[in-house]
Amino acid sequence: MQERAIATRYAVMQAAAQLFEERGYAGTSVGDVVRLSGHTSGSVYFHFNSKEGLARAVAEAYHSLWPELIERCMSAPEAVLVRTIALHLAVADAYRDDVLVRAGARLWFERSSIGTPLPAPFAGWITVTRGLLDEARACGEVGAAIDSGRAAHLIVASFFGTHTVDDALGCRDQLAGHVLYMWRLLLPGLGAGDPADVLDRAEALHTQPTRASR
Amino acid sequence: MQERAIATRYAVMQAAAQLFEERGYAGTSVGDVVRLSGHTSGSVYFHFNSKEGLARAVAEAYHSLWPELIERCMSAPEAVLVRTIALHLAVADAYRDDVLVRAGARLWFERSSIGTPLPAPFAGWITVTRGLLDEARACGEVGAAIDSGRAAHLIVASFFGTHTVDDALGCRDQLAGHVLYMWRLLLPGLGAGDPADVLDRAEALHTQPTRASR
Amino acid sequence: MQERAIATRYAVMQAAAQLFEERGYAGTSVGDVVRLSGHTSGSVYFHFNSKEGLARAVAEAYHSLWPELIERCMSAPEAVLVRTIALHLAVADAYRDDVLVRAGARLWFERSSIGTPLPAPFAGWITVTRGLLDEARACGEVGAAIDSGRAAHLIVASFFGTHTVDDALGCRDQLAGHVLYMWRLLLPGLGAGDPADVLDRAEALHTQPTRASR
Amino acid sequence: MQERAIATRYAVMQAAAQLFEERGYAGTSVGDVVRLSGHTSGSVYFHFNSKEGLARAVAEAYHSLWPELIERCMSAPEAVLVRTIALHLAVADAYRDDVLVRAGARLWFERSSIGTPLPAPFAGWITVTRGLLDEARACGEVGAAIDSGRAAHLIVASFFGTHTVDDALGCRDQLAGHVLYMWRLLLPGLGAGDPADVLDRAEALHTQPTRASR
DNA sequence: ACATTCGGGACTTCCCGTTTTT
DNA sequence: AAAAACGGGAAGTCCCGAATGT
Repeated sequence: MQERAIATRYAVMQAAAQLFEERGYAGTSVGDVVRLSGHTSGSVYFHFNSKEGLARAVAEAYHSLWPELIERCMSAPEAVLVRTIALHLAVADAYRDDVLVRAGARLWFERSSIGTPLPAPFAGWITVTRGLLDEARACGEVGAAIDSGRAAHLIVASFFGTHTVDDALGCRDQLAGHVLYMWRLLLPGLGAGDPADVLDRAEALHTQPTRASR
Repeated sequence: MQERAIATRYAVMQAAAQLFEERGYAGTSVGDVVRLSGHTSGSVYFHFNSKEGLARAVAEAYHSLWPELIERCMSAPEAVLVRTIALHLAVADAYRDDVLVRAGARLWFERSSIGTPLPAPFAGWITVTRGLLDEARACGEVGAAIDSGRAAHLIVASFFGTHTVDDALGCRDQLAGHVLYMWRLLLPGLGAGDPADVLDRAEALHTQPTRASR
Repeated sequence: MQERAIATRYAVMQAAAQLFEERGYAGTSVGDVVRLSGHTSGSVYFHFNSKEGLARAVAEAYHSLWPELIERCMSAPEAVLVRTIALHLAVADAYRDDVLVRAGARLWFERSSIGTPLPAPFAGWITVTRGLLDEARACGEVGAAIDSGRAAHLIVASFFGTHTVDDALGCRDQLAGHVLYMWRLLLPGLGAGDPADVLDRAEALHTQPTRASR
Repeated sequence: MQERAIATRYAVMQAAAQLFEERGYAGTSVGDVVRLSGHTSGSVYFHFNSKEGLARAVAEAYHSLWPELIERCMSAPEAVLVRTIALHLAVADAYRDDVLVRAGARLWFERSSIGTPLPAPFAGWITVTRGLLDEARACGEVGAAIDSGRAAHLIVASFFGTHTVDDALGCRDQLAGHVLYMWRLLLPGLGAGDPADVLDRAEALHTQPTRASR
């Protein structure tokens, strides 16, 4: 692929992401994307084949973000719970800063309107979280009686609910704070140790991620 | 308004709600509504003026549901926390059983696609919840140190997140169970008394609402 | 017909005339007429049956105006040419003051868009004018060599052309002046006597019509 | 613009002109134009953006016709008055032969129904005619006392009135004759020399335009 | 290989003139 | 005579392929 082609593809996708986030899939026309990106419809169809392809591209870019992020957060030498919370904070940052992330999230909500089967994100996150909880329980970081499946479900739901509500109320900048508060209220119920300590360490881990962040 | 008109209006709105829930606002055409409702486009535009008017009508019907429900749940002779949880269970039931509720919720997510300003549901719920938490704190049902504003925010977010996730994963019938589990994990963090007891009483209150339910 | 019915009919027709004049037949909707008249669509359909009926009514009212006007102008004890010019001035006044006249004129231009065959106005006027010219020639008021058919055609065309152009240029109040000037330039060509004298007498006759004007 | 595009644009415009002439602006639907032109709505909207754009295009084509025509007629080595009359004959021919001209004229009458401000044709013609009259007066071709402004107004009005009336009465083929007759009756009033001579020369000039007509 | 111009229709929102019901 | 319902278009947009450059 030529350099110009890459730039075109990127610009179009970025424009699409922005519009999908604002207006949803059905509410966005390819013409809108064409206009905003400054390219032409022929160009768009060359790179993405169809409107659906555009959505697919955004969704894929969205999904391909997580593995790397998870890897980065989980490799730190800290307690499982602490690393989990730090991961949440990282996701919250991504959500706050990256249109692509918000667009991907919205597209997923509207997956029924789109033709293609999009990969299920909640399911993935719940599985990951469940694994972390199991690990934490093995380490004694959470109570032995915790039902990791249900708890993972709840945690993911609360986490995404917080995103949604903050988004809706226009306080996306408070997202990280709200996520921390969520954990503060949940930790006792999970039978974890001193919440304040866990949260502090998570925050510390997050502000200075692994070693080298970009 | 004539009886026939009322019936028509209702049927059209119900059809619209169903389609809005399934396909979203932008993904639904007025023609679809016309087809599903079995009426004619003239009729639809007579009653609702525009597609937007249709959405507005659904949203308003959605909002006008809560005051009555809240009143019904809150009049019971029980602890505030118990009544609050019972209210959550009632809302979960409504969400499970009533297309209009799910449509209203989805429309609100997509409010930016719709022209008219829809009333903010989350804000209302947060305010109500905050009031209940204040009351509970005054009664000693939750810890004195609780920040009712932040806690209310979190509770509402978790609650709606649970709806969203269950909806997405196709397990709407488990919604009530997930809501109860959410409270089970939250109650310790809120400094409430024995969680099991509170939850049992809430469930009891919910299954036999006031005295006379419809 | 009841008094109220007559008033309704009149009001609706007046509203229709106004709108037809402004926007033309196809550009006016029955709804517009309903709105402007302040009555209801049922009422309109009761009195006029259809949009076409509305146009027909306006056109008929327009046509029924002329016989009386012609009779009034022509009964004066003056030279034929003078009376003819006075008639033109009277028509010009009617055009200036009466929406119905302008509406009728416009409807006639658009007769092809309307279904019903409207009576031909130009033809009628040309016939009348031709008769007057024949009479004038017999009296020696115009040259013996005048081709009354062609001249009548030209006079009517110029007359209506002046209406149209003045209308278009927004100088409807100068219409009478332009009509007089038209005759001033035409009279020599028609072999008439002193133009100034004829025009003065026509103007005098017009400003004090027969005896009793309203 | 590609060759095919030019052909398409032209065909659509021609179809639009024909329909506008027959049914007026409001009476013509874009669908009619699509049908008659044999193209598709996508094509029409690609080239003209809107129904209004279609009307604008026709009106502009109409207006762009005159400068060339005027130039051609006025460059002949003849008396001003003769050239003016020859110009009128040329316009009459154009009106008889070219739908686009008739459509342009009708659209202008209906300009209030169209959204865009169409350029004023009468005003232009009056100005041109006035200039010619001034010139003619300077050459002694018309009387010194002539008010060129009022006379120009009258001439243009009569000219267009003749078009309208002939059109209405279905005798468009007699238009040239009527125009000549109009001048025959007007020339004496303008204080011109022998009318018969002037008219003969005008007709001669017209039938053999400059040298090379297409 | 990449980009653009042009064209194709189906579809969307909404209004229109009209009839039917109350 | 007012309220309600009816369908058939109206204008205009949408997604996309095909033709046409660079």
